[in-house]
Amino acid sequence: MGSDDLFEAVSHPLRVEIVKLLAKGPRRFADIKRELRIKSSGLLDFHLKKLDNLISINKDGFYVLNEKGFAALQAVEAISKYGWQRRAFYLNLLFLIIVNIYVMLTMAEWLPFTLVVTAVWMIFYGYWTFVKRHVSLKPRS
Amino acid sequence: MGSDDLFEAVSHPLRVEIVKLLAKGPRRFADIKRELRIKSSGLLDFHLKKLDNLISINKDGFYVLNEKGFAALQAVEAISKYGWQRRAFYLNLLFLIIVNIYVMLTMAEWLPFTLVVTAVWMIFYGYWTFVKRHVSLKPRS
DNA sequence: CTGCCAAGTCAACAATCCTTGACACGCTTC
DNA sequence: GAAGCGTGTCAAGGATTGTTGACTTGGCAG
Repeated sequence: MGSDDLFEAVSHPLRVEIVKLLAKGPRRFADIKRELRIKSSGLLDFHLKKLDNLISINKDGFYVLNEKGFAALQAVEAISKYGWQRRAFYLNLLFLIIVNIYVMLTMAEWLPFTLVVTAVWMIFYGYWTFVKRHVSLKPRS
Repeated sequence: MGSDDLFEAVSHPLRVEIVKLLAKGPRRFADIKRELRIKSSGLLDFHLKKLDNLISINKDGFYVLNEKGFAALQAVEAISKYGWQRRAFYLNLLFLIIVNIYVMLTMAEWLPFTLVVTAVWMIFYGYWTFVKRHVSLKPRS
């Protein structure tokens, strides 16, 4: 999958919006124009032409994302999900602490086992999050 | 994570190459210039300035990807991996067929169980691949 | 001191991008 | 048949981008 022209295609905010909109379902020209509050037909025409190889027109004349368009959508979503990876890690950590406290209070004999299992899990998950995916501990860089 | 300016940053082939290169490790100006065979310093300067908020300069004066840069890298990788999802599905299917044949030939009494488990797995995996991620069955659209 | 390299900066210019606004053509509805 | 909507196309022009090549500044080697 050539990433060069694909990024160029979604390198304008409006085109990202169009891709996101078409991911929800097929739309006609005027639907896109209305839903994204675009005043000029020429403007929409210009950007649709830029998105040429990410979208297709189906048999009813609706614009739809093609496979390359969905690939672009995954790239867009990868970025918006990126900021959540650190938060997901902390939520996971919190959850496992609660589990351990619960085990300690109700079935204390299982605590060593639970502790080891959750610790191993957090080590693997932490490695994957912070080393492999380069998420940093500080919220701002 | 604002995806707009991020896509704009990697909307040029050379800038994608720079991000991929810096993902391998810190580089100095002349390193990038040499490794990507860029003739003009001005050209590299121009594109590095465009990548301004994806990269930082560390204490040794090396260019490095910052967190936003790694987010961009994930987007780039999401696209290059996209073409493999269908192939991965077929490889998985092939593997499960082989497993079933093996089970049939060596421990035939387990076949109904294996068949059900692998079928359920393929249904879930297929749903995730083709419906949720919009990978199409035809190689070309 | 002289020359060379690293690490840029800057001016200039062509190419392209983005946007507007005008226009076209077909279909429906009053 | 006139008005209005849907689905565009096109020309013009300012803004931005991409590229080159000349220039600068500082460090180091001979």
